[in-house]
Amino acid sequence: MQLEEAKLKYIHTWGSLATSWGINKTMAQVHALLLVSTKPLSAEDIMEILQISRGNVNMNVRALIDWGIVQKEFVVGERKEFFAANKDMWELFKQITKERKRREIEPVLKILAELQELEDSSDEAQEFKKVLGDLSKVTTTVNNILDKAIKADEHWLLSNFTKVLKK
Amino acid sequence: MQLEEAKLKYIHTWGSLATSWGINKTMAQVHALLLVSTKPLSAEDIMEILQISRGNVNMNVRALIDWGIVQKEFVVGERKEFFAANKDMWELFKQITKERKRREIEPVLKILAELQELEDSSDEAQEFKKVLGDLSKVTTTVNNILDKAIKADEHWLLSNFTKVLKK
DNA sequence: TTTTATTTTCAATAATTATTGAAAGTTTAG
DNA sequence: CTAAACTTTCAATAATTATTGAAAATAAAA
Repeated sequence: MQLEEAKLKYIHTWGSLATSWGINKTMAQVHALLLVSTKPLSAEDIMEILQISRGNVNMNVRALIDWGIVQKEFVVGERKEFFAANKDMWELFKQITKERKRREIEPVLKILAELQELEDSSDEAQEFKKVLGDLSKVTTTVNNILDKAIKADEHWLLSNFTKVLKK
Repeated sequence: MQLEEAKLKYIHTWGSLATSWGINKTMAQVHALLLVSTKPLSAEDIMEILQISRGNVNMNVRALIDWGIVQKEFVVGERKEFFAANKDMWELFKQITKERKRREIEPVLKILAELQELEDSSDEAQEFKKVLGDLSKVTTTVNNILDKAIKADEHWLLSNFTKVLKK
């Protein structure tokens, strides 16, 4: 397999994984492209390589910047904007985790807590509250683990964490 | 808020969270419904409560069974099938994690490993391999954590794990 | 300022994914 | 066996989501 072919296969793989995790395919592909690119790319470069429209590139690059995983880069002598992805995979993981936690998990925990306040002492209500409580417990636990992971440094995850898990 | 209202709000909330994690909204709603239901429900019950078609109920219930998070229940004196969700949230978490790992994470790790075998010693190829290697490292680590979580029992997660994380 | 390069927006359209519902298939009861 | 009860399938359709492309906005250069 040639390098370019490998890069394309990687971009494609990443795009389809993303799709099954609720992330826009193109967004993931743009990110993957920036990740394997040795130098920053312009909107036009991305359009050409991924064969997508200018508007689409713009929307997805904005979204990636909004997620904090892609940055604008300044290229001397060039007027247009260039983009580059942070190549530190651990930072990437932390950033994505942080954003999803904030956007998706935390709002759900809030609603679960609200629902728990139900004033109803019937057996059925008790059972419902039990389910809600258990759900909150698992969700909170996962949320806490993610929190710790975000605050931890790479070393912690890769050694300490693994060690603990092995005991 | 009344109990029924609370249940519906919960079902709805769960459905929209599911959507942003790449799970079919209806599938999540059917699951949530079975979770808060005190007794097993038939296809018709589900159709009526969620206002969806028979075919849709069938497809989504099958998918839930396939994921291992819903079971058929036998009700005496009834000919039709009834369904119930496992109310153990920890089991649910484990099951979902296990399935997603198997269906999504593991195939990606396999492809990343394949791509690593690229025979090309150019600087660009080296850089690409570095990105792939880092990506594999993070993905494998996450995969390992999930593995441990699946194999662990509830007590381990809720106490021991939390304790470790707090140190 | 005017021109030119570049980015952004967004209505129209395309592509994808979910849902319906009726027909075909299956199982159980009589 | 036949009929009735129930489940499954799947082509047609609806709903949702992504993409285009050209016009408007913005920014830089002349």
